[in-house]
Amino acid sequence: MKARSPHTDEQHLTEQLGATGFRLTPQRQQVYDVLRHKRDHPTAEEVFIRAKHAMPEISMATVYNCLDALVKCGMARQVTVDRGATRYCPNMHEHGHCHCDACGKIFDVDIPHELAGLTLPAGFLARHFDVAVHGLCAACVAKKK
Amino acid sequence: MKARSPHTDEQHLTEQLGATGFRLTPQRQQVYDVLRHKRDHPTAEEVFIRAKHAMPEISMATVYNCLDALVKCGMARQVTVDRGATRYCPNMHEHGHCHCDACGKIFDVDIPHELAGLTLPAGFLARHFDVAVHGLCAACVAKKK
DNA sequence: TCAAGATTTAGAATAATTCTAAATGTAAGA
DNA sequence: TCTTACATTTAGAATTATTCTAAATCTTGA
Repeated sequence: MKARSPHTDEQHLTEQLGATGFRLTPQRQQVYDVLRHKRDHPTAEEVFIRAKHAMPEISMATVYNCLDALVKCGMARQVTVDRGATRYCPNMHEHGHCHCDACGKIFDVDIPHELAGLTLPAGFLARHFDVAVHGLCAACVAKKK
Repeated sequence: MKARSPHTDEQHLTEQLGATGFRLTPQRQQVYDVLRHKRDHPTAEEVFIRAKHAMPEISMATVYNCLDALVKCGMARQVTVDRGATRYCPNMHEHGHCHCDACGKIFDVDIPHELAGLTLPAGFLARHFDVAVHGLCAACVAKKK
């Protein structure tokens, strides 16, 4: 997680948005800041609640719109580990998610390149791998004892 | 996909349901038959429509109840490849899913054992791997040309 | 300055799923 | 066999997450 200067950050966001035909707006900046600030894979509703602290006027519809723009321009990813609300993640590296079924915590995990060795149906053109590991995190394993 | 005699099948279903405290009912049998008959990962609604042909009185709530019982007793799995309705799959082998983003078709794929080599957070106890490959199936790649 | 178009907003609409409560079915014991 | 307890089914209401709609506001470039 390299620190980037705020200036470069904003510039990068503007570029990415711009390249996909979107503008940088205060709301989009704010939503992106929320994602970067606490990388715990929040749902749209959690993003909404956090964004409201700095920007009380923001609406839920705008949060959805902003998250959608961020996903489309390649600054965030949607994460689906369970039924229930979609979660968002600003980590754009190829990675998977480890989900604790007891407490709901989500951890990013690297996915091994061997995965590319999957035998796919003939002619299938793979573009993205979604890997979710379900189980119990260390804390919850300990609790069960 | 080994053929099993209908008798053994029903027996197996009864046992599995029973072991989890469920009974075999005509509706659960029917829903399971639908899953086994056409293994195209139908949604609850698709299962409902198909089940109605043989059992016109069956209700949506019952289909959800039956699918839930089948999942709980280990006779079916939920599959989540995209937002939108949960899909169901009677293939209980450890396997992943390959999803064509253009036509929506879903293919079962074996997942390599190397996946077990994922570096998980310390102490994490993995119980299940969910692998979804997104891309384009051969037919849709051809169409794009 | 103005027009075109992008964005935000509140609230309505939709989709998928779960919940509720009443009716029905089933199994086990008196 | 009768009864009681409990499981199951059913229709419809409720809930949740998300998308849509239409009006208001903002931005940008001519």
